[in-house]
Amino acid sequence: MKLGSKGRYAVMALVDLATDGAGKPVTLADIASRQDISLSYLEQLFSRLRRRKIVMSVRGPGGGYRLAKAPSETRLSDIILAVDEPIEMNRCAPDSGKGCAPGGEKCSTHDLWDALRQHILSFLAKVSLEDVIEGRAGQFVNGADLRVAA
Amino acid sequence: MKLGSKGRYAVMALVDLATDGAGKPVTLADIASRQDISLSYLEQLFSRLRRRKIVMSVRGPGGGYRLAKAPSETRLSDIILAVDEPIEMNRCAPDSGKGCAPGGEKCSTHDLWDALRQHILSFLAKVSLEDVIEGRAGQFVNGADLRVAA
DNA sequence: AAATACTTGACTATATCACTAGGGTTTCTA
DNA sequence: TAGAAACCCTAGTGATATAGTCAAGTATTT
Repeated sequence: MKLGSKGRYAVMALVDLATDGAGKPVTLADIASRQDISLSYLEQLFSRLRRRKIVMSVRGPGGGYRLAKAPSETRLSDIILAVDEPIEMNRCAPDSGKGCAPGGEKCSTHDLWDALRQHILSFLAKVSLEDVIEGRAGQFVNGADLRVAA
Repeated sequence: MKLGSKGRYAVMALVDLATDGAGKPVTLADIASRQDISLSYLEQLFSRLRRRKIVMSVRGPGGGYRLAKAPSETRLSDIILAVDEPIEMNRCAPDSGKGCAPGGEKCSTHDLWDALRQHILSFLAKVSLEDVIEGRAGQFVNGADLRVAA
């Protein structure tokens, strides 16, 4: 179970973008060199982020990217879902008529995976970019007292 | 972000095993046909589950597998971690001296991914096999009120 | 001894991911 | 009105991991 680098890079880049502060748009080239991410790859990510209205772009010389909303208004779930493929825990094809068990029935573990998915999404929805910048992400862990060996 | 089929199959198989009930050991062939999973594949999974003391095996004719502990004592985190590769959110190589940012430093999002990982593990650690069988998994979702569009 | 059933390891094909390449479009500045 | 800066888009590619198969071996009971 793992998170791809798309989501990781996107959050890193947006933290960079938010931190840079000043009114001027930030160029991808700057972010690319600061975060050590390929420029072309960043362009792909920002293309999706722009379509989802998470950042806005300014074209032409002197242009670049800017956050579309305040860091406190930008939720991690928006970012991750924009660049990563949907978070999925099963193959049950919920929309097509096909169920997970043979015969179109719901398999006995279906609700479980759904619950896990909701649990993850609810975490990401509660954490904002600002929280990450301020180092407050840990506060949102549910059950931090219960540490589990990997 | 997705969970592989190893973890999914393992939980399905163990639910089957626990449901079957009776004192007799259950053969993998039975589970394979009931759950429509390849026998050879199941063998690989159960080999790992046995090493982690989640199930116990009985050899010879009439043999099969049995849960090592009561369903209420078997945590999902044990199952998933036994068959799936470790749950990882970053590549930061925490043990080797190498950090995630160039220069061996901790990247600004490091704590975030760590928090996400803990959040997921704490969910899985709280849910037992019995909870899944009884359909109680949903109760453990943190923030179920906050539904997020995929 | 023979049947049953677990155990192990090697192997393969397919899919996804991470990343690159390269050309195009808009807009500012001189 | 160039031309450069910067965003925009589409394809393609190599490595890695996953899902699943095959086949031979070992232990245990009847």
